[in-house]
Amino acid sequence: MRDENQADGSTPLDTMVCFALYSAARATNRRYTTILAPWGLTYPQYLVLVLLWSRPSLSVTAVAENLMLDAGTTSPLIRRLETRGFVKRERSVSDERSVMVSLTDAGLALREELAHVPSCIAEATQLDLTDGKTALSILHDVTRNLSSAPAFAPARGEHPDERHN
Amino acid sequence: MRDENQADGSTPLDTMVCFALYSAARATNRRYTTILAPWGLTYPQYLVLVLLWSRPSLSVTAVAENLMLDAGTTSPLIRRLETRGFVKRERSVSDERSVMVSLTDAGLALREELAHVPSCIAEATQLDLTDGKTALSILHDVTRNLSSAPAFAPARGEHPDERHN
DNA sequence: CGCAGTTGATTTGTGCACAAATCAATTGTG
DNA sequence: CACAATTGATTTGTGCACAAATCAACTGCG
Repeated sequence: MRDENQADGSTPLDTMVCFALYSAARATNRRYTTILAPWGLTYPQYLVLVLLWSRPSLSVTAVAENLMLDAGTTSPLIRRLETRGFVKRERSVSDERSVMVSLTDAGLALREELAHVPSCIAEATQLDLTDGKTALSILHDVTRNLSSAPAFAPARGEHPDERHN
Repeated sequence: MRDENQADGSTPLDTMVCFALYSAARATNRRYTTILAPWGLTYPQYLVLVLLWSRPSLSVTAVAENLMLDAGTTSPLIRRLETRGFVKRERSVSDERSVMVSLTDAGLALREELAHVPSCIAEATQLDLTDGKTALSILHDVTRNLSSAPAFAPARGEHPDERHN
Protein backbone atom coordinates (compact mmCIF):
# COMPACT_ATOMS: atom_id res chain seq x y z
CA MET A 1 0.00 0.00 0.00
CA ARG A 2 2.88 2.34 -0.56
CA ASP A 3 3.84 4.20 -3.75
CA GLU A 4 0.39 4.98 -5.11
CA ASN A 5 0.45 8.14 -7.18
CA GLN A 6 -3.01 8.43 -8.57
CA ALA A 7 -4.29 11.96 -8.71
CA ASP A 8 -1.26 13.82 -10.09
CA GLY A 9 0.25 13.08 -13.49
CA SER A 10 3.35 11.38 -12.11
CA THR A 11 4.15 7.74 -12.76
CA PRO A 12 6.93 5.37 -11.67
CA LEU A 13 8.39 5.86 -15.16
CA ASP A 14 9.39 9.42 -14.26
CA THR A 15 12.21 8.28 -11.99
CA MET A 16 13.52 5.43 -14.13
CA VAL A 17 16.85 6.26 -15.76
CA CYS A 18 16.35 3.57 -18.37
CA PHE A 19 13.03 5.01 -19.42
CA ALA A 20 14.56 8.48 -19.65
CA LEU A 21 17.28 6.96 -21.81
CA TYR A 22 14.75 5.19 -24.00
CA SER A 23 12.65 8.34 -24.44
CA ALA A 24 15.59 10.62 -25.11
CA ALA A 25 17.02 8.24 -27.68
CA ARG A 26 13.71 8.05 -29.51
CA ALA A 27 13.36 11.83 -29.39
CA THR A 28 16.81 12.38 -30.93
CA ASN A 29 16.23 9.68 -33.51
CA ARG A 30 12.96 11.35 -34.46
CA ARG A 31 14.55 14.78 -34.72
CA TYR A 32 17.47 13.55 -36.83
CA THR A 33 15.17 11.71 -39.19
CA THR A 34 13.02 14.86 -39.55
CA ILE A 35 16.06 16.97 -40.39
CA LEU A 36 17.32 14.32 -42.80
CA ALA A 37 13.93 13.83 -44.49
CA PRO A 38 14.79 16.08 -47.48
CA TRP A 39 17.54 13.59 -48.38
CA GLY A 40 15.35 10.57 -47.64
CA LEU A 41 17.77 9.46 -44.93
CA THR A 42 17.10 7.99 -41.50
CA TYR A 43 19.27 8.41 -38.42
CA PRO A 44 20.94 4.97 -38.66
CA GLN A 45 21.64 5.62 -42.33
CA TYR A 46 23.19 8.98 -41.41
CA LEU A 47 25.45 7.23 -38.88
CA VAL A 48 26.74 4.89 -41.60
CA LEU A 49 27.58 7.93 -43.72
CA VAL A 50 29.33 9.68 -40.81
CA LEU A 51 31.41 6.55 -40.36
CA LEU A 52 32.27 6.26 -44.04
CA TRP A 53 33.25 9.93 -44.26
CA SER A 54 36.20 8.99 -42.04
CA ARG A 55 37.13 5.70 -43.71
CA PRO A 56 37.83 4.86 -47.34
CA SER A 57 36.00 1.55 -47.13
CA LEU A 58 34.76 -0.92 -44.54
CA SER A 59 33.34 -4.43 -44.54
CA VAL A 60 29.74 -4.98 -43.48
CA THR A 61 30.84 -6.43 -40.14
CA ALA A 62 33.22 -3.53 -39.55
CA VAL A 63 30.31 -1.13 -40.03
CA ALA A 64 28.20 -3.26 -37.69
CA GLU A 65 30.92 -3.25 -35.03
CA ASN A 66 31.43 0.50 -35.19
CA LEU A 67 27.70 1.14 -34.92
CA MET A 68 27.36 -1.70 -32.38
CA LEU A 69 24.62 -3.18 -34.50
CA ASP A 70 23.78 -6.75 -35.36
CA ALA A 71 25.02 -7.91 -38.76
CA GLY A 72 21.46 -8.80 -39.66
CA THR A 73 20.44 -5.19 -39.07
CA THR A 74 23.42 -3.72 -40.87
CA SER A 75 23.07 -5.71 -44.05
CA PRO A 76 19.68 -4.32 -45.16
CA LEU A 77 20.61 -0.88 -43.78
CA ILE A 78 23.53 -0.71 -46.19
CA ARG A 79 21.42 -2.15 -48.97
CA ARG A 80 18.98 0.74 -48.62
CA LEU A 81 21.86 3.24 -48.78
CA GLU A 82 23.05 1.47 -51.91
CA THR A 83 19.56 1.66 -53.43
CA ARG A 84 19.55 5.42 -52.78
CA GLY A 85 22.92 5.62 -54.51
CA PHE A 86 25.02 6.86 -51.58
CA VAL A 87 27.25 3.82 -51.11
CA LYS A 88 28.47 0.93 -53.21
CA ARG A 89 29.10 -2.67 -52.19
CA GLU A 90 31.69 -4.95 -53.73
CA ARG A 91 33.11 -8.32 -52.75
CA SER A 92 36.61 -8.14 -51.39
CA VAL A 93 39.21 -9.65 -53.70
CA SER A 94 41.39 -10.87 -50.83
CA ASP A 95 38.47 -12.55 -49.03
CA GLU A 96 35.48 -13.44 -51.14
CA ARG A 97 33.28 -13.64 -48.01
CA SER A 98 33.67 -9.93 -47.19
CA VAL A 99 31.60 -7.22 -48.81
CA MET A 100 33.38 -3.89 -48.77
CA VAL A 101 31.24 -0.77 -48.44
CA SER A 102 32.40 2.59 -49.72
CA LEU A 103 30.94 5.97 -50.62
CA THR A 104 29.78 6.93 -54.08
CA ASP A 105 30.36 10.49 -55.28
CA ALA A 106 26.83 11.30 -54.17
CA GLY A 107 27.57 9.88 -50.72
CA LEU A 108 30.75 11.91 -50.46
CA ALA A 109 28.92 15.05 -51.54
CA LEU A 110 26.53 14.63 -48.63
CA ARG A 111 29.38 15.43 -46.29
CA GLU A 112 29.09 19.07 -47.34
CA GLU A 113 25.33 19.06 -47.81
CA LEU A 114 24.76 17.70 -44.31
CA ALA A 115 27.40 19.82 -42.58
CA HIS A 116 24.66 21.82 -40.86
CA VAL A 117 23.06 18.79 -39.19
CA PRO A 118 25.18 18.67 -36.00
CA SER A 119 24.46 22.29 -35.18
CA CYS A 120 20.75 21.78 -35.88
CA ILE A 121 20.72 19.00 -33.31
CA ALA A 122 22.81 20.99 -30.85
CA GLU A 123 20.31 23.80 -31.08
CA ALA A 124 17.35 21.47 -30.65
CA THR A 125 18.73 19.63 -27.63
CA GLN A 126 20.01 22.83 -25.98
CA LEU A 127 22.71 20.69 -24.41
CA ASP A 128 25.68 22.75 -23.26
CA LEU A 129 29.26 21.55 -23.52
CA THR A 130 29.57 20.60 -19.84
CA ASP A 131 26.41 18.53 -19.75
CA GLY A 132 27.33 17.02 -23.10
CA LYS A 133 30.65 15.79 -21.74
CA THR A 134 29.00 14.49 -18.58
CA ALA A 135 26.34 12.66 -20.58
CA LEU A 136 28.93 11.23 -22.96
CA SER A 137 30.96 9.85 -20.08
CA ILE A 138 28.02 8.31 -18.22
CA LEU A 139 26.49 6.85 -21.37
CA HIS A 140 29.78 5.31 -22.44
CA ASP A 141 30.09 3.72 -19.00
CA VAL A 142 26.57 2.34 -19.13
CA THR A 143 27.04 0.93 -22.62
CA ARG A 144 30.37 -0.64 -21.73
CA ASN A 145 29.04 -2.19 -18.51
CA LEU A 146 25.95 -3.59 -20.21
CA SER A 147 28.00 -5.01 -23.06
CA SER A 148 30.65 -6.66 -20.93
CA ALA A 149 28.51 -8.02 -18.11
CA PRO A 150 27.45 -11.65 -18.16
CA ALA A 151 24.30 -12.37 -20.12
CA PHE A 152 22.37 -13.07 -16.96
CA ALA A 153 22.90 -11.25 -13.68
CA PRO A 154 24.23 -13.62 -11.02
CA ALA A 155 22.13 -11.72 -8.43
CA ARG A 156 24.41 -12.65 -5.56
CA GLY A 157 23.15 -9.92 -3.26
CA GLU A 158 19.56 -9.27 -2.36
CA HIS A 159 17.51 -6.47 -3.83
CA PRO A 160 17.06 -3.68 -1.25
CA ASP A 161 13.79 -2.49 -2.85
CA GLU A 162 13.23 0.82 -4.57
CA ARG A 163 15.98 1.18 -7.12
CA HIS A 164 15.16 3.57 -9.89
CA ASN A 165 16.07 2.32 -13.34
CA MET B 1 42.11 17.27 -45.11
CA ARG B 2 41.43 17.59 -41.44
CA ASP B 3 39.94 15.08 -38.98
CA GLU B 4 41.23 11.87 -40.56
CA ASN B 5 41.57 9.16 -37.95
CA GLN B 6 42.54 6.07 -39.91
CA ALA B 7 45.00 3.88 -38.10
CA ASP B 8 43.51 3.75 -34.61
CA GLY B 9 40.06 2.37 -33.86
CA SER B 10 38.51 5.76 -33.16
CA THR B 11 35.73 7.20 -35.28
CA PRO B 12 33.74 10.44 -35.27
CA LEU B 13 30.93 8.46 -33.63
CA ASP B 14 32.93 8.23 -30.40
CA THR B 15 32.38 11.89 -29.54
CA MET B 16 28.75 12.15 -30.60
CA VAL B 17 26.40 12.40 -27.63
CA CYS B 18 23.46 11.29 -29.74
CA PHE B 19 25.24 8.15 -30.81
CA ALA B 20 26.16 7.39 -27.20
CA LEU B 21 22.50 7.86 -26.34
CA TYR B 22 21.39 5.62 -29.17
CA SER B 23 23.87 2.88 -28.21
CA ALA B 24 23.13 3.04 -24.49
CA ALA B 25 19.39 2.87 -25.09
CA ARG B 26 19.77 -0.18 -27.30
CA ALA B 27 22.07 -1.82 -24.75
CA THR B 28 19.57 -1.33 -21.91
CA ASN B 29 16.68 -2.44 -24.09
CA ARG B 30 18.63 -5.58 -24.96
CA ARG B 31 19.46 -6.31 -21.34
CA TYR B 32 15.90 -5.82 -20.13
CA THR B 33 14.52 -8.05 -22.85
CA THR B 34 17.06 -10.73 -21.94
CA ILE B 35 16.09 -10.60 -18.27
CA LEU B 36 12.40 -10.63 -19.18
CA ALA B 37 12.75 -13.48 -21.68
CA PRO B 38 11.52 -16.15 -19.21
CA TRP B 39 8.18 -14.32 -19.13
CA GLY B 40 8.17 -13.73 -22.88
CA LEU B 41 8.15 -9.98 -22.30
CA THR B 42 9.99 -7.20 -24.11
CA TYR B 43 11.16 -3.93 -22.61
CA PRO B 44 8.29 -1.81 -24.02
CA GLN B 45 5.82 -4.41 -22.76
CA TYR B 46 7.45 -4.26 -19.31
CA LEU B 47 7.03 -0.48 -19.30
CA VAL B 48 3.31 -0.83 -19.94
CA LEU B 49 3.10 -3.18 -16.97
CA VAL B 50 5.07 -0.80 -14.73
CA LEU B 51 2.63 1.92 -15.69
CA LEU B 52 -0.43 -0.23 -15.03
CA TRP B 53 0.90 -1.35 -11.65
CA SER B 54 0.37 2.26 -10.55
CA ARG B 55 -3.01 2.85 -12.21
CA PRO B 56 -6.25 0.89 -12.09
CA SER B 57 -6.94 1.41 -15.78
CA LEU B 58 -5.90 3.65 -18.65
CA SER B 59 -7.06 4.31 -22.17
CA VAL B 60 -4.80 3.39 -25.08
CA THR B 61 -3.91 7.04 -25.69
CA ALA B 62 -3.19 7.57 -22.00
CA VAL B 63 -0.72 4.68 -22.14
CA ALA B 64 0.77 6.14 -25.32
CA GLU B 65 1.16 9.57 -23.70
CA ASN B 66 2.82 8.19 -20.58
CA LEU B 67 5.25 6.14 -22.63
CA MET B 68 5.61 8.98 -25.14
CA LEU B 69 4.81 6.54 -27.91
CA ASP B 70 2.73 6.90 -31.04
CA ALA B 71 -0.81 5.53 -30.79
CA GLY B 72 -0.05 3.30 -33.76
CA THR B 73 2.81 1.74 -31.81
CA THR B 74 0.87 1.41 -28.58
CA SER B 75 -2.15 -0.32 -30.04
CA PRO B 76 -0.41 -3.53 -31.19
CA LEU B 77 1.89 -3.40 -28.13
CA ILE B 78 -1.14 -3.69 -25.86
CA ARG B 79 -2.67 -6.29 -28.11
CA ARG B 80 0.36 -8.52 -27.63
CA LEU B 81 0.13 -8.10 -23.85
CA GLU B 82 -3.53 -9.06 -24.10
CA THR B 83 -2.65 -12.13 -26.18
CA ARG B 84 -0.21 -13.18 -23.46
CA GLY B 85 -2.98 -12.73 -20.91
CA PHE B 86 -1.41 -9.94 -18.84
CA VAL B 87 -3.89 -7.15 -19.62
CA LYS B 88 -7.47 -6.91 -20.77
CA ARG B 89 -9.05 -4.34 -23.09
CA GLU B 90 -12.64 -3.17 -22.91
CA ARG B 91 -14.51 -0.32 -24.55
CA SER B 92 -15.29 2.49 -22.17
CA VAL B 93 -19.00 2.80 -21.36
CA SER B 94 -18.87 6.58 -21.04
CA ASP B 95 -17.08 7.00 -24.38
CA GLU B 96 -17.40 4.19 -26.87
CA ARG B 97 -14.33 5.40 -28.73
CA SER B 98 -11.96 4.74 -25.83
CA VAL B 99 -10.52 1.34 -25.06
CA MET B 100 -9.61 0.99 -21.41
CA VAL B 101 -6.62 -1.18 -20.57
CA SER B 102 -6.27 -2.86 -17.18
CA LEU B 103 -4.30 -5.69 -15.61
CA THR B 104 -5.49 -9.26 -15.39
CA ASP B 105 -4.67 -11.27 -12.28
CA ALA B 106 -1.69 -12.68 -14.14
CA GLY B 107 -0.54 -9.16 -14.97
CA LEU B 108 -0.90 -8.07 -11.36
CA ALA B 109 1.00 -11.13 -10.17
CA LEU B 110 3.96 -10.10 -12.34
CA ARG B 111 4.48 -7.17 -10.01
CA GLU B 112 5.89 -9.58 -7.43
CA GLU B 113 7.50 -11.95 -9.90
CA LEU B 114 9.39 -9.10 -11.58
CA ALA B 115 10.34 -7.26 -8.39
CA HIS B 116 13.97 -8.30 -8.89
CA VAL B 117 14.28 -6.69 -12.32
CA PRO B 118 15.26 -3.14 -11.26
CA SER B 119 18.13 -4.40 -9.12
CA CYS B 120 19.27 -6.69 -11.94
CA ILE B 121 19.51 -3.67 -14.20
CA ALA B 122 21.16 -1.55 -11.53
CA GLU B 123 23.80 -4.21 -11.12
CA ALA B 124 24.34 -4.52 -14.86
CA THR B 125 24.67 -0.80 -15.54
CA GLN B 126 26.82 -0.18 -12.45
CA LEU B 127 25.34 3.29 -12.34
CA ASP B 128 25.67 4.89 -8.91
CA LEU B 129 23.01 7.12 -7.40
CA THR B 130 24.80 10.39 -8.19
CA ASP B 131 25.39 9.61 -11.85
CA GLY B 132 21.87 8.24 -12.06
CA LYS B 133 20.40 11.51 -10.88
CA THR B 134 22.66 13.49 -13.18
CA ALA B 135 21.71 11.34 -16.15
CA LEU B 136 18.02 11.54 -15.30
CA SER B 137 18.16 15.32 -15.19
CA ILE B 138 20.09 15.73 -18.44
CA LEU B 139 18.00 13.19 -20.30
CA HIS B 140 14.75 14.79 -19.16
CA ASP B 141 16.04 18.15 -20.40
CA VAL B 142 17.03 16.72 -23.75
CA THR B 143 13.70 14.97 -24.22
CA ARG B 144 11.74 18.05 -23.23
CA ASN B 145 13.74 20.33 -25.52
CA LEU B 146 13.45 17.98 -28.46
CA SER B 147 9.73 17.55 -27.92
CA SER B 148 8.90 21.23 -27.52
CA ALA B 149 11.15 22.72 -30.18
CA PRO B 150 9.67 23.58 -33.57
CA ALA B 151 9.66 20.76 -36.08
CA PHE B 152 12.40 22.41 -38.06
CA ALA B 153 15.20 24.43 -36.51
CA PRO B 154 14.98 28.10 -37.51
CA ALA B 155 18.79 28.23 -37.42
CA ARG B 156 18.90 31.92 -36.59
CA GLY B 157 22.52 31.79 -35.42
CA GLU B 158 25.40 30.42 -37.37
CA HIS B 159 27.02 27.04 -36.71
CA PRO B 160 30.50 27.56 -35.24
CA ASP B 161 31.78 24.23 -36.60
CA GLU B 162 32.70 21.16 -34.59
CA ARG B 163 29.78 20.49 -32.34
CA HIS B 164 29.69 16.97 -31.02
CA ASN B 165 26.26 15.36 -31.19
C1' DC C 1 -31.85 18.85 -34.31
C1' DG C 2 -28.15 18.33 -37.89
C1' DC C 3 -23.82 18.28 -39.48
C1' DA C 4 -18.85 19.87 -39.73
C1' DG C 5 -14.98 19.11 -37.22
C1' DT C 6 -12.55 16.68 -33.70
C1' DT C 7 -11.03 12.76 -31.05
C1' DG C 8 -9.73 7.70 -30.09
C1' DA C 9 -8.28 3.56 -31.93
C1' DT C 10 -6.78 0.70 -35.54
C1' DT C 11 -4.61 -0.34 -40.01
C1' DT C 12 -1.05 0.22 -43.55
C1' DG C 13 3.56 0.93 -45.14
C1' DT C 14 8.47 1.63 -44.30
C1' DG C 15 12.44 1.06 -41.67
C1' DC C 16 14.99 -0.43 -37.84
C1' DA C 17 16.74 -4.15 -34.28
C1' DC C 18 17.88 -8.60 -32.84
C1' DA C 19 18.27 -13.75 -32.64
C1' DA C 20 18.53 -17.82 -35.18
C1' DA C 21 19.13 -20.25 -39.37
C1' DT C 22 21.56 -20.64 -43.67
C1' DC C 23 25.30 -20.83 -46.88
C1' DA C 24 29.59 -19.93 -49.07
C1' DA C 25 34.50 -18.87 -48.35
C1' DT C 26 38.39 -19.53 -45.47
C1' DT C 27 41.34 -21.41 -41.84
C1' DG C 28 43.35 -24.67 -38.84
C1' DT C 29 44.82 -29.23 -37.88
C1' DG C 30 45.88 -33.89 -38.45
C1' DC D 1 45.74 -32.59 -48.90
C1' DA D 2 41.19 -33.35 -46.55
C1' DC D 3 37.83 -31.90 -43.61
C1' DA D 4 35.93 -30.02 -39.33
C1' DA D 5 35.36 -25.61 -37.41
C1' DT D 6 35.12 -20.77 -38.02
C1' DT D 7 34.01 -16.49 -40.25
C1' DG D 8 31.26 -13.07 -43.19
C1' DA D 9 27.07 -11.97 -45.11
C1' DT D 10 22.34 -12.70 -45.93
C1' DT D 11 17.67 -14.39 -44.88
C1' DT D 12 13.76 -15.30 -41.82
C1' DG D 13 10.68 -14.30 -38.08
C1' DT D 14 9.13 -11.33 -34.34
C1' DG D 15 8.54 -7.02 -32.32
C1' DC D 16 8.98 -2.20 -32.03
C1' DA D 17 8.46 2.87 -33.91
C1' DC D 18 6.45 6.34 -36.56
C1' DA D 19 3.59 8.79 -40.12
C1' DA D 20 -0.44 8.69 -42.77
C1' DA D 21 -4.85 6.91 -43.82
C1' DT D 22 -9.18 5.16 -42.13
C1' DC D 23 -13.33 4.86 -39.50
C1' DA D 24 -16.47 5.16 -35.78
C1' DA D 25 -17.97 7.92 -31.84
C1' DC D 26 -18.49 12.24 -29.94
C1' DT D 27 -18.78 17.59 -29.62
C1' DG D 28 -19.91 22.11 -30.80
C1' DC D 29 -22.37 25.40 -33.17
C1' DG D 30 -25.88 27.38 -35.91
